[in-house]
Amino acid sequence: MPATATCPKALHAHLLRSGALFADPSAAAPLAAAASLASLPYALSILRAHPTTFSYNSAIRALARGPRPHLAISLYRSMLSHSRSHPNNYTYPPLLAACARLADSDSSSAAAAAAAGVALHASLFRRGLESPDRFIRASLLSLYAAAGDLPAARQVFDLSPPNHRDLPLWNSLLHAYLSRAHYVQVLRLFRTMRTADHVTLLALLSACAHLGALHTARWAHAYLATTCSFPITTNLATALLNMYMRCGDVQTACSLFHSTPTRHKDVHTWTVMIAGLALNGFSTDALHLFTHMKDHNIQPDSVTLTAVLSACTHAGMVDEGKRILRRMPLDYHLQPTIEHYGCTVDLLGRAGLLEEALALIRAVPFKADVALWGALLVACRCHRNFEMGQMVAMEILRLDPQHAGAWVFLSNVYAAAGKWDLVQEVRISMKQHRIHKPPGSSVVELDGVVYEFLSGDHSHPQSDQIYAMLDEIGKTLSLKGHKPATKLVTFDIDEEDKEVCISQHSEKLAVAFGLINTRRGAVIRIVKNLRICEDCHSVMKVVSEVYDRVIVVRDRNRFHHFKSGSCSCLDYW
DNA sequence: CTAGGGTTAG
Repeated sequence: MPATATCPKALHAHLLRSGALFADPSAAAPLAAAASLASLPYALSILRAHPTTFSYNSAIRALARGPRPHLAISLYRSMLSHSRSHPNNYTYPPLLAACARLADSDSSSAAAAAAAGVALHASLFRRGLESPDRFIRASLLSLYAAAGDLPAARQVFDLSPPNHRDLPLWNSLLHAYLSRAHYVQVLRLFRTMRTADHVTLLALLSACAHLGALHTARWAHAYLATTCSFPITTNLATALLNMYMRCGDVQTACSLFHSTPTRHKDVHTWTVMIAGLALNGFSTDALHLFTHMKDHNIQPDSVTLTAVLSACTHAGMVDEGKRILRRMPLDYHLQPTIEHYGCTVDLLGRAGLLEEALALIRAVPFKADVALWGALLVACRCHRNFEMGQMVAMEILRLDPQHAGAWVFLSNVYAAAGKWDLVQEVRISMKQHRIHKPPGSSVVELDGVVYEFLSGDHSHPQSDQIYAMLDEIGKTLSLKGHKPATKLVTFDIDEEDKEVCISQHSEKLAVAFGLINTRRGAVIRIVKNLRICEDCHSVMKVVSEVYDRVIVVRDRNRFHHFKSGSCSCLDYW
C-alpha cells in the first residue's frame, strides 16, 4: 500500500484504480479512518458504500483519538441508526475512551460526556459484551475514573473475576486513584500486585512525588532498579527525576540527570529538572539548565516556559520574567497561554508591583479566569492592598461564587475595617454556598510510614508528648525573642485556620513529632497541603538553629529548606 | 479473518 494514509483522496483514488476497494471489503476500513479525520461527510459517504462493522470501528477509533473526540460518538449514533452493521466488542473501547477524554476535560460538555459514557455502558451490557472482554472492562474503569466516579470504577474492578484481572486493569485502577489524588491508595494497591510494568511504575513514582515521601520514593526506586526486568524508558526516567525533585532530594535528581545519556532526555526530562530546581529554590540553576537545554537543540514547549517563569517568580527576577514572556513568540514560536500570563501576574504580584499586575490582567488577549485573578488576590493579601484586593475578590466571585479564598479575604477586610455587619453577611453567604476551607494538613514520614497531622489535631497516640514538645519549643523561642505573628488580618484560605490557635498549625505538630521521634541530626521532612504561614516559617527557622536540625518543608507552592536559622527561600515566597 | 484497554510534567 502506498504511503497515503494521511491523504484520504489519494488513497481513495488508488483503491478505486487498483480495484482493491471492490475485491476486498476490508480495504475500506483504513480509508474510512483517514477520511473521518479529513471530513466527516466524506467518511459517511464511504461508509454508506461499505457499511461493515470493521470500517465503522476503524473510523470511530480514528475519531476518538483525534482532536474532536465527540465526533466518534456521533459516528456511533449514525452507525446505530443508518447502518445494518452492528457494534461489536471492538467498537466500545475507543468510544469509552472518547467519553473519558471529554469527561476529564473542564469543558462545559464534560457532564454530558460522562452521561454518554454511562449510556454506552448500558448499551454494551445489553449486547452481552461486558463480561467477556477485558479491553472493555479496562476502558469502562478508566471512563468512570475520568468522570469522577471512583466507586463505580472500583466496582468494575471488583466485579471482574480475579483470573480476568490482567495488568492493564490493575494499572487502570492505579491511575484512577492517582487521578483523584488518593496517593496512599496507590501505594497500598501496588503492594498487593504480583507483577508490574512501566505503566505501573509511572503510577507508583507519581504517587510518591505527590506525597513527597522520600523513604517510600527511595524504596520505589530500589524496586525499579532490582525487581523490574523491563527497560527504563525516557518517561520512567523523567518520572523518577520528578519524584526526587518533589521529595526535595535535589542531589539525587541532579546526579541521576547527569548520568542519563543525552539521547534518553526529551523535552519533558529537561522540563521536570527546570521546574524541580525552581521548586527547591535553585532558580539560577534552573535558568542555567534552560540555556543548556537550548544548547542541546531541545525545543522548549509551553510547560517548559511555565517552569522557567516560575523560576523567575521564586527568585524575584521580574525583568527577566517579563522579557521571557514578551519574547516567547519570537524565540520559541510559542503563544503565551493564560497560564503563562498567570505566572507573570504571580511574578509581578509577589514583587509588589500590583498595579502592573492588574494592567497585565486587563491586557491579556483572553477572558481572565479565576486562576489569573487568584494570583493577584494572593499578592494583594501579601502586600496588604485591601482596596485592590476587594475589587479582585469581587471579580473572582462573579466567575466562581464557590471560591473560598475570595470570601475569606472579603471577610478579613471587613473585619479589619470594623464593618461587622458586612462580616456577618459574608459568613451567611458562605454558609448558603456551602463553602468550607480544606483543613490544613502536614505529612511526615518515619521509617517508611506516613503520618498525617491536621491543625489542632489531638488524635495521635503521642499527642501529649507532642504538645509538651510544642510548649518546650515555645519557651525556647520566647527566650530567643521570637513573638508569635498574630496579625489582625491573617485568616486566609491559603494558610491554616486562624480560629485554631496558630501554635497548633499542622506543620508545628509535625515538626514536634519529628523532633521527638528522630535522632539528633536527622533531617525532618514535612509536606503540607497549604502554603506555610509567616509564623510557622519563622518558627521553623529558629527551630532549625536551636535544635540544630535541617527541616525541609514542601508547601503548596515550593520547598523551604531550613538550616542554621535561615531558609532557602530567603524569606521570599 | 483484520483492530482494541492502562502512559510522564505545571
